[in-house]
Amino acid sequence: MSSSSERRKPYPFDLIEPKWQAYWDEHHTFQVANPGEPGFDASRPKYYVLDMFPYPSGAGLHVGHPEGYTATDIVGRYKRMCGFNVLHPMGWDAFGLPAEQYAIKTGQHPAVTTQQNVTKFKAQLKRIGFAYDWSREINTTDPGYYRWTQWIFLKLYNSWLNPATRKAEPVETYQGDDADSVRLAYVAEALVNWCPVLGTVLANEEVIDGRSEVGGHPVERRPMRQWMLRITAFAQRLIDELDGLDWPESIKLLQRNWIGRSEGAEVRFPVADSQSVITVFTTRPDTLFGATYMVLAPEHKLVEAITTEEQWAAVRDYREKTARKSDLERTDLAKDKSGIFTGGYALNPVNGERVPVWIADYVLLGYGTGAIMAVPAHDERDWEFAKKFDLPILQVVAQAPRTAEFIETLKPLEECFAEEGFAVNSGFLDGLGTAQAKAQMTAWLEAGGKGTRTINFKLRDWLFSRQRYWGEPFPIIWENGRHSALPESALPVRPPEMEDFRPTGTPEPPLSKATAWVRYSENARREVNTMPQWAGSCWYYLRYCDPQNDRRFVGGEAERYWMGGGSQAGGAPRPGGVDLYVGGTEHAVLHLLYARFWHKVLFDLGCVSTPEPFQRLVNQGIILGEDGQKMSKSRGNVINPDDVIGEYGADAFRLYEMFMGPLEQMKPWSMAGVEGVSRFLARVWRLVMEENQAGEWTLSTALKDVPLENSQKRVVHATIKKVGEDIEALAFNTAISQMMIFVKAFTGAEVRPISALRTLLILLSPFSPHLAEDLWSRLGFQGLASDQPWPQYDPEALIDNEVEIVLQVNGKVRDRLLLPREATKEQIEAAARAHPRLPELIAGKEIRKVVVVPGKLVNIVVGS
RNA sequence: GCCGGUGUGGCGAAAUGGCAGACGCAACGGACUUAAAAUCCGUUGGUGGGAAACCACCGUGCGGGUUCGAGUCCCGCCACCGGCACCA
Repeated sequence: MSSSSERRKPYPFDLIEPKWQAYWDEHHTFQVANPGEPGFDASRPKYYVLDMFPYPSGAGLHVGHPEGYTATDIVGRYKRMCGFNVLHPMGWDAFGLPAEQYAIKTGQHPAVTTQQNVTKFKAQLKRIGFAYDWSREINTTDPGYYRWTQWIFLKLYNSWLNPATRKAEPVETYQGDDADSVRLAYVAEALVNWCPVLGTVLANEEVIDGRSEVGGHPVERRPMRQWMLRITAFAQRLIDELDGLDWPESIKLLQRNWIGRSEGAEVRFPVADSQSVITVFTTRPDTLFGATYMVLAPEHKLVEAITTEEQWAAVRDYREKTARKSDLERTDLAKDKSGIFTGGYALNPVNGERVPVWIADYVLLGYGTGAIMAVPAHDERDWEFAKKFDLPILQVVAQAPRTAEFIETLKPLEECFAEEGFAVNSGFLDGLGTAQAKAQMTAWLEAGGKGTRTINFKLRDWLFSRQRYWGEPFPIIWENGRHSALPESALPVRPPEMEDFRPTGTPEPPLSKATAWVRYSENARREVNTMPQWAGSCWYYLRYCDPQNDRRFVGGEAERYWMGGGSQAGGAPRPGGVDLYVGGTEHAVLHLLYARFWHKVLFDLGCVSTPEPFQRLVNQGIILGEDGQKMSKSRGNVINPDDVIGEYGADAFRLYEMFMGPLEQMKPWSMAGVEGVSRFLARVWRLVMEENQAGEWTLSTALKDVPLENSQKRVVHATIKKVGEDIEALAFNTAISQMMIFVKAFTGAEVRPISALRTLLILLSPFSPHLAEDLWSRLGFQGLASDQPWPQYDPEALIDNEVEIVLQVNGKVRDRLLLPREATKEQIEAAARAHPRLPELIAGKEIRKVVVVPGKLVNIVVGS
């Protein structure tokens, strides 16, 4: 390794790469104009290709970033050459915990470290030669940017979801008397995820197995007053509108499961000897006759009212124990059910039976109504609980209808039966199949005012405030315990300059220490929470369309052009939105869900022109270390892009990342593999250049302006076809294979036709743009390789006059026949029957059938 | 437990139901060289046969099935990876 840096470079990538990067920069080669701007070409269709912008950490780029970025860069460059106006921007998701934590550790202001990190990241990206339009660079921590993040928050604050129109509307259209209760951004006292180590609350999506996604610190539940966004109002649309998206099914499924729609009914159980009513949610109203007890979440409001005097001490004790448990412990102990009888009873609305009411931590306050009817015969959890506490189990669903087996199935259940079946012991439902029984019971409940058909979602409203310094302040003030919005003219609300922005160690946010800032007026105080990191990334793709606009978050015309759908010149109708979005799968239920939610609100309010932001989504796979393990500092298997580029060049780095395997697949790094593609690029170089006696590179004397031979023509056109099709399909590895075949075909040739090389350089330029550009100019071609129109292939040139037909006997390959390509089925069969080795191959057996696939094969089927 | 995804040479991987292993790495052999590196040419799934060009059999996680023909489609398993996880 030490001598390798002194090793002679296979071609002078160290000279040509900086040269062309500087050239593209100076000439703004990849800048693209907006409608109405000079240089805008309205005749071209648009293509918006987007990367998930990085969080600029102090560690710099890792090899995972450029994997997706190279893929989009290839597509963007290719689409540009195909005649599209391509929007391919980059920016920085720069608010967030790590910057703040680093700042606290080093004593520097996060704005300073963020700026340093951005500078570093940008230099690293430029060194890879990405065709970004850097004039559109954005940074979420820039006041000119977060001003509009705050503006969108005000839109949320000032809107509600009108149930009549099922759309977000200005809150003025709300007729009720408490507008604060319907706003899409609201304050609520809720059980939230409090992380003492980080000193902040976290969204559900940021908590994994009871620990913080950032840092892995324990998270506990506590009730706190926080800002929430009413994402649940959009739950159904967030599910429904996934259908039209060209996303991986697995990501759609993750979102659907996270939103967690379930259909059922709310059923009201009167509490015995009381005015109270316990409302439960169930997906199995058909099992109501089998409800033999009830369970409330320990924190449920009615617990105090229901619990009898004798049971009160035990119940209080249980509640306290539960409260102390973190979510982590609560799930860890999931196997063993626990609970306490309240001493109270409720009445089953379907038959008036008294059922005991328990509390248990397996019932969660946050889902449904926080209370259940327990049907132990037909629910695993209830079964377990009933077994443990010896509660009655009554079968109300049989596995078979009323037939001979019917009696059989009514033997006492030996295990829980949670499937669908046929109602038994259920009065007016008896004999009905589960689906019908559900419908019947729901109708009966509704008719008697005892229940309602209901749809429930697992999705919770989005906890949107954080107790941090390094985030967007809310444009909100408090006066006499009431919140109100600042006017748009007050934006941006900048965070105060603070010496000490450490967390206070209590739920009190650090901004509260900036007393002068907090004091807005004699009576009003500023909101001291800040927004979560996701805020900035919820709409950044919109800002790229018009990043300098200081009157609007994005200009209408720019938004309609880049994000718009409708029909495009000469093409099929397009659904609109970002045309291609590439990034990691880790944002499946975070950024990708939040951004869709914001986008829908903006759409309803008429601020954007499409209901969905990202039409086509592709997840790149994780790159593992050479040892096949996840890259990590502790394993010592981290590959640093800078090292690779230093040794092999950016073109080889790009090409290798694409050659490793399918984009979406997880795959291990291999330095030997980098070396392989580097050799390929050197071969391309030597197709054009040769070394003279003095060791200088000069144009190769084998280059001649001669026409292509037929076989050469075939490989050239096959390569044009395959590379173009493979880029469209994001199958970069096979595109590169084909270019390798191309190069091999010309490497040995004594005379190398210049026209073939010209084509190769165009095809190669999206992948390894520096080399392509350099050889292009050395060959004296006009303009830039990057600006050339993508070549068309000639289908005629692909066809050989003679084709090889495989001769099979009973499906096994026995020989090959060389036949004219226009040979008919009959002629192929005749040729096969005339094959000299045929008698030997069929060993005297009778020919039963002959299958001919013209141009491919002939299969002779013989009897046994 | 539930839901996804993936299993092909020594390794990364190719293959509209039609020649399994393209392309690359590694390995081996040759050319060039005083020598090495670099470069170029060639061999390379396994087993068996042949002096040889070649021939035969086996082979895409495992077991069945559909088909003239299956890595590819269907049914049943196994292993690994990822997500969710008391969601009523």
